[in-house]
Amino acid sequence: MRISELSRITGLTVPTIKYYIREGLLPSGTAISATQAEYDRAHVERLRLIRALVEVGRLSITTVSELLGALDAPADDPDDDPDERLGRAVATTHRALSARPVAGAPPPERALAAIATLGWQVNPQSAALRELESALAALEMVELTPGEATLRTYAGAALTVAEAEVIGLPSESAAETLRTVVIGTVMYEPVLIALRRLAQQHVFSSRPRR
Amino acid sequence: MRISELSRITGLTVPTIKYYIREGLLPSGTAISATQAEYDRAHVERLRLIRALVEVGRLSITTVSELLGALDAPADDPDDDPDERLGRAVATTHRALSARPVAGAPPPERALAAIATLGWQVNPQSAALRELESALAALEMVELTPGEATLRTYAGAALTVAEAEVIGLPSESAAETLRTVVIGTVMYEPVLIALRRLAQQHVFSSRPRR
DNA sequence: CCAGTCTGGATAGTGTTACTGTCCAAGTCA
DNA sequence: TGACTTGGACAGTAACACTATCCAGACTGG
Repeated sequence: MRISELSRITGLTVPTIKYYIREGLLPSGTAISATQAEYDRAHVERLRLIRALVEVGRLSITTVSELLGALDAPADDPDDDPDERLGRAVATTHRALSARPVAGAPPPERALAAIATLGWQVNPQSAALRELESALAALEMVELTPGEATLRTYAGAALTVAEAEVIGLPSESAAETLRTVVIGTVMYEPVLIALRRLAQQHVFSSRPRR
Repeated sequence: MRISELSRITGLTVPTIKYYIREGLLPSGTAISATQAEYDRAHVERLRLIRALVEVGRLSITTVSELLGALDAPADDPDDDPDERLGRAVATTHRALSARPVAGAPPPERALAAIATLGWQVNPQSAALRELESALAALEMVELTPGEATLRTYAGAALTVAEAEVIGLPSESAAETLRTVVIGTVMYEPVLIALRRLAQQHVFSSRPRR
C-alpha cells in the first residue's frame, strides 16, 4: 500500500506519518522507485502501537522512540542470558517512563528505607526508586506522609499485580516475551490507575452514611 | 515577607511566582503600599503544594488551578451533605486528571462490562470509566487484552488501596478531609506506580532461572 | 501522450505550555 | 540621595508535536 492508504487506515494524516518516519518511530516503506514506497501490515500495527503509547500511555514522541528502539534492538549477543536481557529491558522501560534525573538530587533515602522494610530486591540505581523517592518527598512536603501500614498496603497491591503479570507472560519466543513486558509495563499502568479511581468511587458510594 | 524572600524560601524565581499569581494558583499578597505586598506561611505551603502537584503529579498548570479552585470553594450550601460534597470533589478530581473527552467517543462498553463483572457501583459518566475504556481499547489494538483473571487481580489490588485510603482519612474537619482526599488521590498515584515498577523488578530478580 | 494527481524528501511554520526577561514608576533602606 | 526592590504589565523563549508548503519526479485515466 502507498502512504495515503496507510493514512486512511490508521486515521493519521500523511504529514504525521512522515513526521514519525523522520523521528525514527516508523521505518520507511520499501522504495519501489525514486518517488514511490510500499507499506504493509507491520506499518499499520506499528502506528497503532505508537498511538496507544502516546495517547493512553501519555508518552512523549522521544520516549516512544527510545522504547521502540529497545524493542527493535536485535539479540546481538547470543550467549547473553534471556532473563538478564529482560531485566535490562525492564530497567530501560522504567528509565524511559521516569522524569529524567535531576543533577544534584539527594540519594533516595526514604524509598530505600521503604524497600528495605518490604524486603524487596531492587537495583539501587533504579529510576523507579528515584520516582518513589520524589513522590514520598513531595508527600512529606504537603504533610501527607504515608504510615508504614499504608505503605505496606500499597506495596502488597503492587506486588500482587506484578506477580500476576509475570505469570501471564507468553513464553513462546524471547522477542514476544520482551514485547509483552515492555508494552505491558506501559499500557497496564493506566488500567491500574483507572481501576483505582473507580474503586475509590465505589468505596465512597457504598460507604455507610455516618 | 516580601516576594523575594518567598522566592528564596521556595526556590522558585520571582517571575514564576508572579506567573502563578496571574494564573490564579496563588493568591496575591496583602498590599501594604502601591508597590509592596506581604506574603506569609500560607503562600509558602501553597507553592510547595503547587510544585508537588506539577512535578510529582505531572499535572498541567491549568489542571492544578482547577483542583485548587475546587479545594478553595467554600461550603456555600450549608444543608449540603458532606459525603455528597466529597463524592463530587472526587469526581471533579478524576475529571481534572483525565484527558478531556473526545467529542465522538463511543460509549465505554468494555469498561462498563468490566465494572459490572466486579459488581462495583460507579457513575457511568465518570471520567475514570472513560480512561479505563480507552486503556482497554488500546490494549485490544496491540493485542494485549487482559483476561478476566488479570482484570480481577488488578481490580482487587485497586480496591485494597482505595479501602485503605478511606480508612486512613482524617475526620476532624470537612475541609481537612476534602484536602486529604483530593491531594491524596493525585499524589498517591505516583507512589502506586513506582511501587508497581519496583515490585516488577523484585519479581523478575527473584524469579527462578528456568 | 499528457493533464492531473500522488509520492518521498526537505524545510518552514503553527499552536500550546510553562515559564523567563524586560521595563516601568513608585516605594524603601542605608 | 541614590542604589535597590517592588508589583504590575507585557513581550519573548524553548520545547513539543505536529502541520503546511514546496519540489521534482512518478504514475494513472482518458
